Amino acid sequence: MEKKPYYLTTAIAYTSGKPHIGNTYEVVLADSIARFKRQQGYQVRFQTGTDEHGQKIELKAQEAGISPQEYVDNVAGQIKSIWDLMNTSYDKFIRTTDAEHEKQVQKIFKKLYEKGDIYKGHYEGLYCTPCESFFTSSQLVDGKCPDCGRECQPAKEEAYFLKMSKYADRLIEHINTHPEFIQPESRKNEMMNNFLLPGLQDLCVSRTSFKWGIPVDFDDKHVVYVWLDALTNYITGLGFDLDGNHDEKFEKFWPANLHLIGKDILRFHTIYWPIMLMALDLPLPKQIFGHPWLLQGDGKMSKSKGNVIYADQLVEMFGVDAVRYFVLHEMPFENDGVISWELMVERMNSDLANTLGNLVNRTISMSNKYFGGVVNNKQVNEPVDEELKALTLETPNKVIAKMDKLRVADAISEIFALFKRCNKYIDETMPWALAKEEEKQERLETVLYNLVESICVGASLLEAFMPETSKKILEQLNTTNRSLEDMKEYGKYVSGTKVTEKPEILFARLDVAEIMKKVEEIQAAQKAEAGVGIEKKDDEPVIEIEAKEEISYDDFMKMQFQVGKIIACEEVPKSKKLLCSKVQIGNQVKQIVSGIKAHYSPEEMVGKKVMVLVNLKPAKLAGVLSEGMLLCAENEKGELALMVPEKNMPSGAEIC
RNA sequence: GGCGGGAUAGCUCAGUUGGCUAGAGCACACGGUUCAUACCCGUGGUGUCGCUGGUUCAAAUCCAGUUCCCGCUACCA
Repeated sequence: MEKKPYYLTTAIAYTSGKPHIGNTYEVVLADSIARFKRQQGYQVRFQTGTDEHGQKIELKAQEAGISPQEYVDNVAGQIKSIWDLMNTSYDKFIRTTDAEHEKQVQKIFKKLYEKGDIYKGHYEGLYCTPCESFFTSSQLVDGKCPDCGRECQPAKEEAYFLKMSKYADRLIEHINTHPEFIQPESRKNEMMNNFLLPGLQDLCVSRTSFKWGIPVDFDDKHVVYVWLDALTNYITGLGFDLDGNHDEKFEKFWPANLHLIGKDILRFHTIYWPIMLMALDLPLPKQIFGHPWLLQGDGKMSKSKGNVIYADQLVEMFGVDAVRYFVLHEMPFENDGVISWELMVERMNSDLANTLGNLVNRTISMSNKYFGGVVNNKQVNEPVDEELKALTLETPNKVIAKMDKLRVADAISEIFALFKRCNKYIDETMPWALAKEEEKQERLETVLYNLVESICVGASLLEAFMPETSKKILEQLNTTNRSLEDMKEYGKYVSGTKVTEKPEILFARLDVAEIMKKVEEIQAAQKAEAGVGIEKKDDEPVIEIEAKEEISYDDFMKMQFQVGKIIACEEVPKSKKLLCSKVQIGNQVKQIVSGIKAHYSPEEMVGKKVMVLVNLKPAKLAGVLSEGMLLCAENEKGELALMVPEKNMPSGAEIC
């Protein structure tokens, strides 16, 4: 019988730098699902890969003095080796710089253009001079400004757009009739209320401001901009061909059963991607799961704080399966999970070393001690056995039920509940007491058999989550992975099998203090690498911000800064963050809106002399005209401080 | 500002359609046990179930109001 196909993907990782544990989590989660589906008898295709285009990479490569291709080759290699280190069983690692992918993206772009779903427009949108406002074409009323009804002028960068509105109704219908499409379900409302119901804006799908991308083949000023390039990997990786000469993999595996992604890119996967597929007349994926994030206990990871956690460091300290266990087990279904070194040590000692490792160890030791390692089922049963047997039979079904709902953390907990029950069973039956009584030998053999049998089931179920550990346990018990089908009956472990003589310690207990010492070393090394000098005497945190492109002196001279005196200030109604100030600059007064309400009250603003960018193009914020910008410094908490002249300066004084 | 979610033991969280003295895991304490990686098993909570009202025989659970937190979104010049 032909196996049922199951196609799942992770998001493709952006090749701007080495991925930390938060990024690594996703592929481990996907792997556990892929492995479990294989165990369930599906023909699984599991795809992951890298997203390698864009301006950021162009800049990073420039900084490093190498070509973008060299840069992404390097990072993609790092990412792949981490995925391999984590023992992830992907079938395909796609790169958006793969020739076949690029070719198909160009064909798709062209086809959608010819079809009229992609049109040429302008990135900044349409400008209404009297209103001093930009609009996208979808916001216009009869091609005119929605505010004043006058003609709008196209301005700024030329770009191609994908028409969204054309397919919006179909998508709304699809989401409403397929409640499982967006997971977790709470995200469905966000997508509906924020984007679909208010009306979609067209998506910009090309750029002319950088070169590192897939060229639009009929208009070589443009490169294809991120989402059309990135999302299509899910079909190009299957050998999709626009002209219909698909690889058989495409015929077999599309539509995907599951796109596993971070919650931050849900919008692109649940709105833009389905619409692209509709435009291509392809069926939609069955389910999209936006998983939550794995966060560090002491705040956001940053290199300068030295608290970035990388998978390879964790693996070195704890081993691959322990790391897999941490990330899978700590991650709840809807809320963000927290990971800290202390917590990992706790899990390692409590769950892995004590509950699981010690169980296997004590069971094998007793078999060797009492029966030379031979495990026989003498069928001397007692009522006390029933609970263990029942749980052993139930656990596979419980795990399947949890996995069907993608509740991976809960599935693992079910398996560990079985191991805990085994430990309790040892206490109930007291094998060491039985060993002392001559006539209880067969009962003792039965007890040990039951233990081995239940451990076998647990270990086999563990394969999807901790593949190496699963294999190690089964090898020590001198058996192989039990199929889910064979778990329906108790007692499949072959009676008379001899287990290993010397059980290997699966997980060694760790000392928190020792681990923390190592962690401090790692963090210090990281800080040093990030250039946080030892000569820095105070403990002021260092802030990392994204480096911008070098500008010329001319660029700088275009900006006009002056000292302004705030003569009046009030809150902007209907806005959360905005204050509207009247600023006197020399002999003129400008109205400036700033997002600083959280940090300054209108009263304390009045009278301040501040630094103003005067010649910024006016724009409307929350419906209020703003004719410049007050400059502020911002720390990592997002707290703001206005820039004020260090000595008293008259309003209007030029800043240069 | 709009939409949505949350507030339960020291920590992380379960609590289904309102119903038995409000639960689990971890941590902590004590007891038991010794096959095992000083492990395992058992016992232990004066928790105002965010706050205030209401509906009800009965509310952590439903309703209204309120405070705080979080997510998405608009605006963050």
